This record gives sequence, structure tokens and C-alpha cells, in this order.
Amino acid sequence: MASCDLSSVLTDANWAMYQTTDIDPLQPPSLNEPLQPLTTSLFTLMPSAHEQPGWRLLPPQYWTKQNTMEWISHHVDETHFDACTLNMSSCSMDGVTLCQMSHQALVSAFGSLGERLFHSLLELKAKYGASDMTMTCDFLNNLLDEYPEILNVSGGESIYDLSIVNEHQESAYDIDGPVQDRPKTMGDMTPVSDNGYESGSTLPDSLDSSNARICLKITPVYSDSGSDSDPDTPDTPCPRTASGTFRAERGELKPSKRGRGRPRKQSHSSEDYGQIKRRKHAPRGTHLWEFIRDILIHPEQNPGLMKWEDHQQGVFKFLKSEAVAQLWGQKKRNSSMTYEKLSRAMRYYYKREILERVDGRRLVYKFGKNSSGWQHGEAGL
DNA sequence: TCGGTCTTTCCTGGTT
DNA sequence: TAACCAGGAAAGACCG
Repeated sequence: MASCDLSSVLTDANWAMYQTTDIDPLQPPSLNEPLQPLTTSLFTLMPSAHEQPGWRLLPPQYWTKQNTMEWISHHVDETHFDACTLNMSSCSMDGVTLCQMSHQALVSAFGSLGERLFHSLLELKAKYGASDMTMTCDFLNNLLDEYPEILNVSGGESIYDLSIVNEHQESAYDIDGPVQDRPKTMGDMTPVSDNGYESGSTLPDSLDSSNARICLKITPVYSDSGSDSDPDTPDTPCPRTASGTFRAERGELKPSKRGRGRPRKQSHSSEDYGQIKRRKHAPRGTHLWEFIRDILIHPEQNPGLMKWEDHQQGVFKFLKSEAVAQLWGQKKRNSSMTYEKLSRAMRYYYKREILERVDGRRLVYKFGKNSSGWQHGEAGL
């Protein structure tokens, strides 16, 4: 590439954006600190242990800004596009925003590269099906329900232009152009339901929320210059690979071999932490097996992540193990979740007979007698 | 405050 | 060789 290399540009942008390695969404945004885009803090996905970029693992609607940048970078590299002609601010968007962009908007933002990006996006949307946007919206709705203070930034300023819109108010999605220009592969982005994980509930809640049919429109309004690292972030820098991605996998973040066990969470300032403690504990009842079960019993919201092998027997299979793990990680606000860790937690269920072993079959598990809600006719289905 | 529960993380070794 | 499986060990987070 001639004069500048987008990878390095994007890398620097990523570096600035992701210096804070562990954002705690519980902590109310402070005007004194750089603002983290909501979707970034929610959906941050580090490259997996296998160096598979997040955008390859997840539907575009789930992409973080980093994923979007990696995806753009990928196409820049493939087409030898001159990155100097790109506006960095155009690249800085999460998947939700990206999916709302029309063909015209993409071409306008990325020039000749926009055409390629548009078709790539169409392919990815088609690949992952149409229901993912709904999950994203519902996830955000859940978050808003649980942490309404996100909307109430001290000083009366709103970080996010965040509005709840009726699905039929199509203008709510209008960002760059006429509605008819937008891709139609997202199932018209009709929000359906949530899985109710956050509240620890299962189906009834989700059905309720499906009736509500609301979606969030979120427009982050933050300063480009606000990339200072979190004061509580440990000194350990976040290593990057040559391609500009982060390597958060085992050992690579640590200067030396660490001991066993779960590492201590990022410390908060005593004041902030106290506020969190006073506010509310994250509700219990969000168990992994329930999360798995709810993915399985909501096939319309399951973009090929898992499938029943024998529903009667409770036998199921992971189709996209890493993607499920990432989804679980999103739910637990843990961007470093992997299938390896998830599967370890799954194996603990054997002892409690929530799951049963299925010998000789990879990625296949079976619900045990101490699980419930997965059988036909259960859980209000 | 404490103990139980439920993960989460790391690890070694085996299997596919 | 990579991906997955099995399970021990240790520790964090949550909750009653």
C-alpha cells in the first residue's frame, strides 16, 4: 500500500479505543472520564484463542467497533484500497450502526470500497439470518431496564442519543437515506423477544417483551479525543498482534505465568464501587444451562448456533461453539469467554445431573434429569 | 461476616 | 496439529 497502511491506522484507533481492557458497565458513566460507547462496552469481543477475528464469528449486528474496523481492514487489504482516502470517523461504528447503513450511505462513506462492503455485508446478513437484530435490541432493552441510570448522566448531559421507538416508526432507523434503500435481509429488524436471562427468568418474560416490540436507537455522542485509559486499568498494556488485533488469551496479557484460579476483577475506586454495591446485585439465576436451553428453545433467534440432535431426549449440539461462548461472554460481560471455559462449566453440570455425558460425540451434550424447561410443551411454549 | 453455590480461569493429559 | 473432552485446583462473585 502506498503511503499509509489502514491496518496501522485502524490499529491505532483500536488501541486508543480499547486501552481500557475491562469496562464495567455497572459503573455509571462519568463526565470526567472518556466515554465508552455503549455497544462497545457491551459487545466487546476479543479475537478468539484461534485468532479468528470477531467479525467472522458473529453476525454483523453483534459487531463492536473493533470488529467493524477489522472487517473494513480486511477488505482494504484484499482490494489494496488506498486507506488514505478513508475517513477514520466513518470506520468507527458498531455493527448495529453498520447494518442500518444503506448502499448509498456506504458508498458515500467509503467510496469505491463501499460497494464491496455493501455486498459483503449483505452476504453476512444472509448467512446469519434475519433475527439477530432483534436479539441485540432486546439485549439493549434489558440493559436499559436494569440500568436506567445509563440515561441519566450527571450534569444533565446525555451521552447517548438513545430513544425507544416503535418498530413501525420506520423513520427511527433513517440514518442515511430513504427507507427503501436499506437492505431487507434483517427481517426488517423487527424485534421479537428477549430471552430474559438478565432477569433470571425464562420464557414468560421473553414473551412479554415480544409484545412490547420496542427497539432502541442508540447514537453514541462521544469525543474522539477521549481515549485516556481507565485509571483503574492495570498497568499491563494490551498486547497487539502485527495485524492490530488484541490477544487477550491465556498468558498473553500477563508478563509472567499466573497462578490458577480466577483473576481478580479490575478494582474500582472505592466510591464508585460502593455505589455499585448499594445499587443492586446482578441478579442470580442466569445459569449457563438455562442460557443454553433458551437458545435452543428459541430457534427463531438462534442463528445456527446450536441445534437439537434429539429434542425428545434432550440431546443438543453446538454448531458454532465459539460464537455461543462469545454470546455467553456478552451476557456475563466477559469479553474473554471461550468455548473451552464454557465447556468446563458445562462439565460441572454432569455431577449435578443437569447435563449428561454423551460419549464419543464432539460438541454434543444432553440435558439431565435436574434440568427443566427444554422439553416440548414446557416453559409455556 | 461467613459459608455455599456457581461460575471462571488455568492446567495437564487424553481423544478425535 | 487443531479442536475438543475430562476433570483437578483455585479463586471471584453473588447470595442467603
